[in-house]
Amino acid sequence: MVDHDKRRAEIVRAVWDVIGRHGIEGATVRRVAEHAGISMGGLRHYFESQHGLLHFAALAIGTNVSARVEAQLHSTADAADRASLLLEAMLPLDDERRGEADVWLAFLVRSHVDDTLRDLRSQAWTGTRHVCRLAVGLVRDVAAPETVGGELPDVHLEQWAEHLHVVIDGLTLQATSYPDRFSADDLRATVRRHLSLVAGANLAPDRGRDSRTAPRPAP
Amino acid sequence: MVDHDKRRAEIVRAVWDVIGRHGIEGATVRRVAEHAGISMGGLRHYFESQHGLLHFAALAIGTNVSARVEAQLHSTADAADRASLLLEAMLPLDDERRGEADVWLAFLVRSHVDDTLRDLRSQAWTGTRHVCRLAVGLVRDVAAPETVGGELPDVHLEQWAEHLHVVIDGLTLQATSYPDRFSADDLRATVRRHLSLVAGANLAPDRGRDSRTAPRPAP
DNA sequence: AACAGGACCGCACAAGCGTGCTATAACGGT
DNA sequence: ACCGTTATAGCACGCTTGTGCGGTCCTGTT
Repeated sequence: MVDHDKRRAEIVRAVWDVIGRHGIEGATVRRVAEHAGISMGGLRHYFESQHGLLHFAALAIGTNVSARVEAQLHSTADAADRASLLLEAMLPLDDERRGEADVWLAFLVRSHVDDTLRDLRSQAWTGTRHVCRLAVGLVRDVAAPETVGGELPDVHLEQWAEHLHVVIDGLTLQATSYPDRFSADDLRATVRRHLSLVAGANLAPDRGRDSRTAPRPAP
Repeated sequence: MVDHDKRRAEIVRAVWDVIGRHGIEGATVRRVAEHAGISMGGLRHYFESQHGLLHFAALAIGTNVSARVEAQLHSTADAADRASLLLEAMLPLDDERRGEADVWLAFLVRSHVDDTLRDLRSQAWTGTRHVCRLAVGLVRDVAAPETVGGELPDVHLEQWAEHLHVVIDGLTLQATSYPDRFSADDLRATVRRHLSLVAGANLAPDRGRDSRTAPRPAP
């Protein structure tokens, strides 16, 4: 009769919209139902509790990001570009993904208080760290760990992966908090700048692609 | 009769504790009152609305951090150490400050949705950026901007301030989300590593103070 | 044609919320 | 000793919340 999974995806989308507009505490069953164009009872046919609904919505974000990363993994670009694209896949480069990151941050903060989200948080950390290790492996032409959680063969390289991880999280936080100050080009340029640091600082610090050299007035 | 400001500070402390334990949506008037050891009516003598209470509690965090930074500003340490100490003043180095950062993150995320917190957020960004500029000025022995909001004399230096800012935010986010993975020494070592990058990479990447290099397996 | 069950609806209820309000102590100045 | 002010208390009201539950269509199978 009705594609169950598709309907659930639509509802999850409504959850994201509502959280983006009203915060996670504003994601009430009534509001989500209204935003999804169904009734409270209808909503409860797909999610039997508010908690289950929010949990599923949080999980779906991870799936989204993973899919983007996976797509870049099999790219045919050269190593340096592939490293950039991998990291950029995790950054909020447009409004759509800014909203996504916003909702993710909301869940991350809530996970500090809601233990049922702890696994999600820990898993996200491991996943992000893995992508950073892949990026380091690419720029330094070193064998990257095959399994998620595996480390790079050198402590020093691990430190660079940590470096990238911090930058990714910092950029995500800033880009969602101050969207006007961080254009997609800004983010991309910053990522490439840091990757050139990882590569060994024997490249030029930036390749003239940096749009920040034309300073925009703060809104 | 009673020191009004002191009492307010005690209540604000209770707000932080409650938010740390139950999240910002769990900071109900009843719960805060109970945690502060007073009644609902008593609480309302110091804060006439829940919104005012939370707003004041958020503001107080900024005051806390500013005080720590200010203390380091007039330190007698040499330039490089002073830069480190300035940045470290904004990081969650112990449980106390981890809780503080946690609450701050909660308010930051809420500010995405609550416009009455927008000024606070924007002000925090400007303040943090200023400290980063001071740090860059110290390590590069360049005149730092005297006024908050003033920029460094070189676009390239501005980029390094931006670099530090992203690292500070990234570290704050990670240290509060995954406290077990980031000891105070880890954070300090990371800050110093980045400062040596800012200094021009003509220093050793680390000075052997990095606790993570300890368990190095034989290659 | 009959019908079982999926899809959806919306009322009802208890719980919890912020806040307006009045009541009651305790204190300081006179 | 008196009294206004201050500090604290807690009840009451209207509102919102999540969810249990009974109801109504609609559709695919028999």
